[in-house]
Amino acid sequence: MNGPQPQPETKPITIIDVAKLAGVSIKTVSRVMNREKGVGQETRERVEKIIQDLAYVPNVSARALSSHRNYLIGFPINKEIVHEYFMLIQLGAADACFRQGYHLATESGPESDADFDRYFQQNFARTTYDGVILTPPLSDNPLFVERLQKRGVGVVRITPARDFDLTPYVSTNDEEAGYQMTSAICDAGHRLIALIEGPPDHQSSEFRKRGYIRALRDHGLEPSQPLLATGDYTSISGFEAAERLLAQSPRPTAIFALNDSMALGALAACNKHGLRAPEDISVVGFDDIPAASTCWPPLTTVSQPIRRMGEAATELLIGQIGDPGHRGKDWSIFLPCEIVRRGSLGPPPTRP
Amino acid sequence: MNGPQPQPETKPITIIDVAKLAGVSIKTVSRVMNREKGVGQETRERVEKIIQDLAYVPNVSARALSSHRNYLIGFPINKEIVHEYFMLIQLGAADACFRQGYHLATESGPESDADFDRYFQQNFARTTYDGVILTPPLSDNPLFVERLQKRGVGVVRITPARDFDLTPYVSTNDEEAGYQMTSAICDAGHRLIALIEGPPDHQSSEFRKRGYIRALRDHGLEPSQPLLATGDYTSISGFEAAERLLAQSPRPTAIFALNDSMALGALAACNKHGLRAPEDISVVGFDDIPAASTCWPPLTTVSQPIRRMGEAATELLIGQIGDPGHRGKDWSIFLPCEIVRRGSLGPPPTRP
DNA sequence: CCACAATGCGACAACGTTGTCAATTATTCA
DNA sequence: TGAATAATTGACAACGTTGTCGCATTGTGG
Repeated sequence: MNGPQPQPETKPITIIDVAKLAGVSIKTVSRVMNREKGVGQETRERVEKIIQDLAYVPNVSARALSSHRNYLIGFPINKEIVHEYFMLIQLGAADACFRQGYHLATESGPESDADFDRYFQQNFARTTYDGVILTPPLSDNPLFVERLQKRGVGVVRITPARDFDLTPYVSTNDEEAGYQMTSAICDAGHRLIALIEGPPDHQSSEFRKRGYIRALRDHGLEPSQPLLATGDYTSISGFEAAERLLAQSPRPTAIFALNDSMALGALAACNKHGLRAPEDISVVGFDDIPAASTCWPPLTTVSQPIRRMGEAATELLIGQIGDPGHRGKDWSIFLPCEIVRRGSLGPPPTRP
Repeated sequence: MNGPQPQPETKPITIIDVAKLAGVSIKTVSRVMNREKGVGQETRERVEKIIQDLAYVPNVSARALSSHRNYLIGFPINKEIVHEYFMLIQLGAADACFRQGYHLATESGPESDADFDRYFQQNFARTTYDGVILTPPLSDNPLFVERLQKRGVGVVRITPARDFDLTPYVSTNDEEAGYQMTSAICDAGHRLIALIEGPPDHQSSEFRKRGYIRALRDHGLEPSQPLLATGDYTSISGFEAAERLLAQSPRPTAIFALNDSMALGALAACNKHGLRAPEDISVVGFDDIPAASTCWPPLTTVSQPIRRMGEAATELLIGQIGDPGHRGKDWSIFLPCEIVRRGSLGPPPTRP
């Protein structure tokens, strides 16, 4: 046993083999492969059969070299914020890429704003990528986007917070989701519904809050200051915010944290005060992170179709690459969120 | 405002431009780029300077076509297990790839074992990747590995649990880390130290447990059955296991959960029973997931150098690609873990 | 029946790099 | 000094595909 001796791969089948067998020129095979017109029905079928039989797959590099495309899509990921969210985007994007014969190339994003020039120079000096998928916070860097576009690189953004005209983008309807979740809490019978906001500069938090307020009003409730607390999307901030809320009198019977991490923190705070969810108090979150389903009690939360967003973004991007400058009906795509009902939301306690 | 009209990219700089400016042949530039020998010191420096100045980056496709390499490394990710762990591996790998002029292509792995043949056929029918990085559970699929090797694709594995002779691999020393963490608990003064194991088929859990046992003995303690509970690496299983442990009498004064998710669950269980960490009971975990530092109290845990593992694996892989069949000193690399001390570990309560 | 367009197809260059091999120059050895 | 060898360099083909253009062949309107 002396380590693997990698076998030489069998000689690859090229377009020439197919052409010979079909008795046509390589150009005709190329036309068939690319679904170009200008090939007779009969010839097309004959060639297709041979392609099938030989299991011919065109050489990516040759194709790229010749057609001035690299069939490569870049996906910069942030070094600071490591989160499952990005993996799910990635999974969706990778699948969509694969279906279209592209590859999804992960690379680490810029270290910081200061690092930006170096980063751009190193990674985008040459047009390696046909397109790039940008997630927050990179989505909201118009400088980056414009530079990429200048190089002829396609750009699509996921949940941008500004400059909506800059590129096609994929987003969710945060306000609507905030509205629906709040409505669900109201419908369970609650009337004292506290909110834990995220950082003020996050658009997502802002939109979700708007939905909360609108839902309260629609259910005949008035938003009140004592029921509002602010965190920064971390678990510990949710814990602290909940502490403040629980100190109020009358105490809220439900807490809506605008992301799951804060909801988890809030849950811990409730535990600490001897309050059981959902019997004594209801706690709900937003995002449906993995921990939301494995924590105790499992969290009622809002699930974003993150993978589908990755897919949609990729499809948008590849469409744009094929037809640059075209601004079709699918300039932007909004995907709906969904409420996931688990154990942490129940009716308010009978004797508050 | 009518959407962006992508600018035509400026004409790319090719090897020919560099050659002209340096007054040498393109072949010489190629040699410099690839660090081949047979170029005079003076010439090399001159060419390097020009490459710098023009910010020349070779065309990936042309290079690939000509050299029968694709400069593409595959990274299959599991659709079922979405975890930050894989993102960190990826980040490390992406950086290492970039340094060597490779790209890291993410793709979604096989849906299931049954799906395997279809998956392999679709994604590896043609040699697209020069190499592949495998993470658990794919690391332990010798069939997959062997098939890849047969196609001449390089393979490197991360924390494999078996078949160590099959490919180069990167791993951590789980037993040692388990030993050190347990020692730390002992040194804090605890004598009743419970363990929450992971699933029995996970080697990582097995190794960590061995370290635990060895450390107990070295500190004059004997492992006992009532102090052992088994989970499955999920938060809820940690919660349940802790419930069982806390019901014991005498009650353990410290709980060592073999991953952070279970530790978080255990923490929730302690909260539920009115036990505060670290005053009443200590809880520690393993992995240092993001939630470990943001939960309350922040978790003392073991941090694996995950990013560095990704880097190391990539370097191993690229080395192997350049020199296939060679089994050097760096067949495998072990990277050390590190204990991260946070709030959840303290001395045992004075009156147990 | 002719001019002319449309269709179907092939020959060949181009894409930007590396591999091969030969040519030139510098160095070493007798 | 001359021959042998090593180091450095370049010319050119090759990689497998797509783009461009041109040539037959077929159909079409007058």
